[in-house]
Amino acid sequence: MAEVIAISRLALHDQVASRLRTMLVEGQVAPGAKLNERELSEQLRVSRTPLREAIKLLAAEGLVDLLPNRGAVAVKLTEADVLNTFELLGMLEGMSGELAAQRITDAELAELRALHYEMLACFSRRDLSGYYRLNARIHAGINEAAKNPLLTNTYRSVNARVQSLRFRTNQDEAKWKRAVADHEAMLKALEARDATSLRNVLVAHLLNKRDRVLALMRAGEIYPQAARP
Amino acid sequence: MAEVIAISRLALHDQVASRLRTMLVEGQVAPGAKLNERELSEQLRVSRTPLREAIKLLAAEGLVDLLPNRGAVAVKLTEADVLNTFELLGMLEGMSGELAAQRITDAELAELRALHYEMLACFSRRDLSGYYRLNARIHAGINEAAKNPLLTNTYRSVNARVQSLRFRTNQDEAKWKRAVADHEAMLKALEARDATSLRNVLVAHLLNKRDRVLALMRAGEIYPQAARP
DNA sequence: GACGGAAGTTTTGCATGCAAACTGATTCTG
DNA sequence: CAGAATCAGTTTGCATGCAAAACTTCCGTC
Repeated sequence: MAEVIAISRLALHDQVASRLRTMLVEGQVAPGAKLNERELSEQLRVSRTPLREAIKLLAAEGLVDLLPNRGAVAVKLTEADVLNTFELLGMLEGMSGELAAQRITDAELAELRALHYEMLACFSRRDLSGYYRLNARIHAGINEAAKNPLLTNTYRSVNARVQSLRFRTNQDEAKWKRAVADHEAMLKALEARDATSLRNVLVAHLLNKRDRVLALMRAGEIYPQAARP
Repeated sequence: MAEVIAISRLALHDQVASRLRTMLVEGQVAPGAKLNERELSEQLRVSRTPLREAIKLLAAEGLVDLLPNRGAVAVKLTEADVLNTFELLGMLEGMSGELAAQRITDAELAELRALHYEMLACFSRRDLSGYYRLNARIHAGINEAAKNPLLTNTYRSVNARVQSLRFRTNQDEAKWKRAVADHEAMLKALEARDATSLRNVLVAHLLNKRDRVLALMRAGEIYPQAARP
C-alpha cells in the first residue's frame, strides 16, 4: 500500500537522477558530451534546481565530471580508468561472491537458478538484450545474497561507471558460450557453498569482460573520435 | 599561483560540503540530529541552494539520510551497519595494501617512513590528536601508493562513515602500543614489498579498531541515548 | 483525562531571477 | 599578419520567492 504512494512521492531530483543515469549508462548522452542545464531541464520538464541536484549526485557516483563554472560533462574513461575500475570491481565482485556462497538462503538460490534458466532461454533464442538484463539481475542477486547493503551499493555505483562500455560489447558466439559456461560454474559453486570457487569464477568472468572492453577501446570502436583532451 | 585562485574559487557548495562533512565526522552534529536548512544556511552564511546541493552530496557519501519531504538527518549507525562497513573497509584496505606493496615507489616509501617517525613522536608525547592525524595520513599514503584513484576515493568515502565513531575511541595504553606495533609491521611489509603480509597486518589492524568501536557501542558510550528508532 | 481533529506555523521542495564567469567573434595593436 | 584586447551572447552559480507537505498547538468531543 505505502508502496504506491511512495513511488509517486519519489522526490523530483531522484527521478531526474534516475533518468539521467539511464541516459548516461545507455549512451544516449555520449561520453565527453556537455550537459547543458537549460536544455536538459526543458527536455525533462523540470526546473534547473532539481536538475542541478541530480547532476551533483551523478558526479558523486562518478558518472559525470564537474568543471567549476563550466558545468558538467559525461565522463569519458581513459584506458587507465577502465583498468582501475575493473580492478576495484573484480575485488568487490570477488568479495560478494565469497560472502554470498556463505550466506545465501535456499530461497535466494532457487530464485537465482530460475533466473539462470531464463537467461539460458534468451541465449537459446539469441536474444541479446534479454540476456543482458537477466545477466545483470543474476549478478545483482549474488550481490544481495552477500547480505551487505553497503557492499551492494558500492558495487552498483562502481559498476555503473563501466556499464555504458559493456553495453557496446557485442558478443561473438564463442565468447557468449564461454560466458554462459561461466554462469553454470557460478551456480555450481553457489550450490556447493564453495566460496573460493565462486570468487574465482566471478573474477575470471569479469576479467574476460574487461578484456573485451579494452579490445574494443583499442580498436577505437567505443570512442570513435579522439581520446580525452 | 593558480593554487591561490583555485582555492578561493572552490565552488560554494563544495566548501559547504567540506564544512558539513567535518561537522559530521567530528561529531559536532550528533548522529540522528536533524539538519535544519534555514538554521545551517544562517550558520554557514550561504543561501539554501548550495547548502541543499552539499547535503545531497553527503547523502550520496552515506553521511546523512534523506527523508522525503522531511529533510536530512545525520546517520546513526546500527551495530549491523558498523559490521557491514568494517567488512567492506577491511576488504578495501587489504586490497590497497596488496597493491601498494607491489607498486610503491622508493620516494613514497621514504615519505611514509618519515610520517611513521612523526607518529612515533606523537606517541612518545602521548599526543593523541597528532597521532590520529598522522595515522590517517599514513593510511591515506598507503592507499595512494596503490595507484588506483577510484579505490582511494571509495576507501575515503566508506571510511568517512565510521570516522566519527573512531574519533571517540580513546586508546588505553596497551591497545595504543599494539596499534603502534601494527604500524611497525606495516612499514616492514612495505619495505619487503610483501603484499600478503601487508594485507594481513592491515586487516588485523582494522579488525582491532572495529572491535574497539563495537565494544564502545555496546557499552552505550557512543550513543548515550536510545538506539535508532 | 485522553484521544481526535482543525487551524496556524514551520520547513521542505521546486521555480524563478540576477549577477558573475565563460565563450567566441571581432577589432585593435605591435 | 599574429596575438591581445574587447564586447555581445550564453551559461553557470547563488539568492530569493512561493506552494505543498509536515509539524504544533489548541480546542472540542467522548
